[in-house]
Amino acid sequence: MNIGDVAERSGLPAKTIRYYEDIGLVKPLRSANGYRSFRERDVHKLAFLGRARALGFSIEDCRNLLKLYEDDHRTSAEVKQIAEEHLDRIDRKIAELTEMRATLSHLVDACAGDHRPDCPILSDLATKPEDIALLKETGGARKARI
Amino acid sequence: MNIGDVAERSGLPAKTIRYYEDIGLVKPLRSANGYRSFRERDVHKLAFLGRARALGFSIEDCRNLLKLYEDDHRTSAEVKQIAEEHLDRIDRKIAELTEMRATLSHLVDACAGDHRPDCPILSDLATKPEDIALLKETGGARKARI
DNA sequence: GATAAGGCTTCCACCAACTGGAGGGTCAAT
DNA sequence: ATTGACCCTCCAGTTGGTGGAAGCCTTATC
Repeated sequence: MNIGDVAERSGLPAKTIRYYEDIGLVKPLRSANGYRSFRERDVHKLAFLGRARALGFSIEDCRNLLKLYEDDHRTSAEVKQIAEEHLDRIDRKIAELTEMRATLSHLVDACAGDHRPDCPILSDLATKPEDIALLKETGGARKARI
Repeated sequence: MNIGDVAERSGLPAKTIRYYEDIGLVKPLRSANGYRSFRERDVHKLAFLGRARALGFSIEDCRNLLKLYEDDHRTSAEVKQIAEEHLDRIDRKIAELTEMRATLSHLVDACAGDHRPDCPILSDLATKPEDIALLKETGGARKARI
């Protein structure tokens, strides 16, 4: 099967499939004309990858999950550990975003959003570094990135 | 002021400050020896950037916020719009992560996590793309199947 | 005067996970 | 023979930095 059909069947863009071959996640055969020739198990693997990525697993996690998937002697404990670590990462990310959201929505609510220049959002952002240092010392947390 | 002091005062790594100069967010002067020479307003700007980044604003948002901050004729509506758009992005991200979390935690709960190879997590990831398409079409709840 | 430590400089490379595009070969049908 | 839809490789760019090498500058110490 050519890459176009595989793309359609797996739901992944052809570019992504080529990329996954590049980094060694799939190893399709090659036809005489140089085209990639995918077997059923390649398509299956790619669908697996697509689903794992959709759940937010990193490529490295995917690589490990795929290895376990193909290993008859795996234990479900190994799989579960990867999933639980990922779940933790998701939880931390959600917590981080939720905190951002809280601060930001507080600022947005306080902003008139009219023709005047006075703006609590800018005032907050302009908090002097000394003040931030003060907040840091006293345990005020100011760190988080999307 | 040299970059080391500015790093300490603004809370940003020196590397990041150089990067911000690279992309035109700050324009420190230069001393005779070639060292960057930061004025108070540069430090202030950098602190502003650090705070905006901590709230998850993109660099482009930061650039615009900074421009508004320095514009006496800005309206708070302009600022609020940027903030609200960002808030929406955060909300979408939280929703996305929350959905991932739900699916994944179901799977984790269903997994024995023992020495046996049977694993609902892998089974789910291995769901054939055709089945996913089918479930989509019929509105079937694939999570219930587990 | 030599030298060592620390701070500063530039530049290049790298991270994740792709995505876009250029330039060109292949295939099926008209 | 020529279109048009595929396919190929390779290079560059994305976001927001971070790490490291090679090499000045400054200050202190011996």
